[in-house]
Amino acid sequence: VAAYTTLIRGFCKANQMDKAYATFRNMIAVGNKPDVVLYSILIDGYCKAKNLKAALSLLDDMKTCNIAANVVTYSTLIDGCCKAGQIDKANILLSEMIKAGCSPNVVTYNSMIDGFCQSGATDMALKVLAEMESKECHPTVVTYSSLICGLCKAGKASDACKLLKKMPKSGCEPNIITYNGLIDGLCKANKVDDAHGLLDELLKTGFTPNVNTYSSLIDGYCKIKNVDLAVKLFGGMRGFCSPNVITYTTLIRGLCSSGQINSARKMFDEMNNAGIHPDIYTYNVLLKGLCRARRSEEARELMKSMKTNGCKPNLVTYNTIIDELCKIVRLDLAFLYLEEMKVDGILSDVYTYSVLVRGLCKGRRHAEAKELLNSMKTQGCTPNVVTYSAIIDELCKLQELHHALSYFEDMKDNGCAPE
RNA sequence: CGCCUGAACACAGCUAG
Repeated sequence: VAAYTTLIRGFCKANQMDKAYATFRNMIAVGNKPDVVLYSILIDGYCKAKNLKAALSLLDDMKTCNIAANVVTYSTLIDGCCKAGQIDKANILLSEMIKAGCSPNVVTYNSMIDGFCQSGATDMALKVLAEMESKECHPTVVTYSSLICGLCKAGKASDACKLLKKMPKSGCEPNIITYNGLIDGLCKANKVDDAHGLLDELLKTGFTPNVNTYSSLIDGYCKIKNVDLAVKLFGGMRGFCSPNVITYTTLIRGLCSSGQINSARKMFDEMNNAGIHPDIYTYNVLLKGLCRARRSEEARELMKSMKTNGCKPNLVTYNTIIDELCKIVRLDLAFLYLEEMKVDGILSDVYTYSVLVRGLCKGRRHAEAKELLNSMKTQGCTPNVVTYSAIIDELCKLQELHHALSYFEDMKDNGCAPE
């Protein structure tokens, strides 16, 4: 069992859940009994592969085999639910584990706190903290880091600072992740200057920032349209660390969105020369930049070159190019890419359909637009307020108000709130 | 009865009105 466990853990870490599971079945077939640790490893693998269903069904498996799930098993699943945005499910599991006589520990609570923070429910996260304290379950640096980051992102920087000050009293020292979370949280709340000021203060105390620290700040400055400062930071980070693919991609996006496509292309070349390989995000960012600048031909060239460089277009790639082609009303090409994406085995999502609906409207192909809206539902893709708005806008322009209204009703019937 | 071993938690980048 030990050897199988090692092997299976390897497959899980490599994101090869099919092989992990096949090995698992195989070991059972030859007469070995899996234990709670092995189940927990597999459950964690499925959670990280975003396959909650499979993870949950393993828990059921355990019950039928009379293998008791322990606090790690439950915590793993709870964390998986939280990361998938299913906090309700996480809460259900939490009650279930308590009912099963298994007490949550600090990791369990940390996962819940992080889940609430990620969804912006910092009040709920703080309630969990209070609950921990009342149960003498001592928060750790992880607890505080999650909360501090979440509070900043929610615009509650002063609460975050209070917690930061409270940490030493609880016997925890903030570490680089705590500070990076704080800096990133401030950036995401558009308080980029505060974040930068904080870094300067920390530097005076001997803090050594890393590439995440700088990537957060560079992204922050790009998003508040201060690309010059972003570029300056990019130059200034060298004393501490080197930019990586994320740093480059962030800056390329900033350059693109301030209209500096040529500088963006230079950055792209520079990173290649530095031996840092662009990944799918990098290509998507540059593709979007070219599209926004209406350089559609170059965009289509980029689609080709990414493939030759071994980077497969993904859903975002196709959505980006299809959107551009719809905007310039080259629906023929848009549908060509739609076909190509099907061939690649990529399923359209609500973005794909929404841009196509709008494109069809723009091309005066209203009947097809309506058809597409209907067919997306049968494909298992639920239209959202953006999709409906595309159709409703168009019908209003055509002065077909009662048709527009009927879509409006349809939208509400589908549980989609108007804005 | 004690000890030891394998599993879980916090930080940065991409798409539509």
